Amino acid sequence: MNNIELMAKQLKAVSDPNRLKLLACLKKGEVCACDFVDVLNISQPAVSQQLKKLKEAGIIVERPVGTWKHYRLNEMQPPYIQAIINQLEEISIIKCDC
Amino acid sequence: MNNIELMAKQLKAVSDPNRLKLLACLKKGEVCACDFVDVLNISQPAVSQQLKKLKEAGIIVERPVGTWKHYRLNEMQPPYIQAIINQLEEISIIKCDC
DNA sequence: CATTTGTATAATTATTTACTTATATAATAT
DNA sequence: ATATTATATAAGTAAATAATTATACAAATG
Repeated sequence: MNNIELMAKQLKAVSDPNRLKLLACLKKGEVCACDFVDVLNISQPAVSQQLKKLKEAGIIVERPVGTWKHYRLNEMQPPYIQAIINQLEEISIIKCDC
Repeated sequence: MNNIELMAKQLKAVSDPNRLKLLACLKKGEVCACDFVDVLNISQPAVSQQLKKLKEAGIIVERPVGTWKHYRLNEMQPPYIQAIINQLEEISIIKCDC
């Protein structure tokens, strides 16, 4: 995959309202996967699939915590992805007890 | 359309290899539509449709020159779009005589 | 005015996308 | 071991995408 195709893939990963919202939730730090269902108002499998796309693009990182999966932004982002994250307004989430 | 949806729309406009190549061609300045067919190696209508998407997202600007259409980057871009443009390597095009 | 030339639109098609519901997997608790 | 709970995967579907070919439009030329 050349540079342009790689860029296109990463940009495709963030060119969706639900995935941008996931990133906006993660600006404050690590979030449990279960908390995203209420924010996006889509089914649990749909959330899981969207998180997978961000993860495969290298934009977010997963951390297993017992039965749960916690997600956070990758600390190193290409500048054009970082610029997108910077632009997003933080979304406050109601944390579950996990 | 809220902020996130607007962002998603603009990002979707640039999350395609052919459209990123169009932007890479425009980094040096205005280009005639006819020159893009050879660069992308797709049909003329396909080029026209891709240019339309970038134009509708406000990323490029069109200027009629007789029978021709010239395109250039919009001078004002949101920072996250500018960061993408900055990242692109310029593509040199063979200019037609229009 | 008719022809040529550059571009846009229409119609079609194959592929991708983003959900859904149903089911499987994995870790914890009983 | 069984049940519970969080997450992932599978299968299916509707909508969007990105190309194609055919056709229309618009400006310049003879």
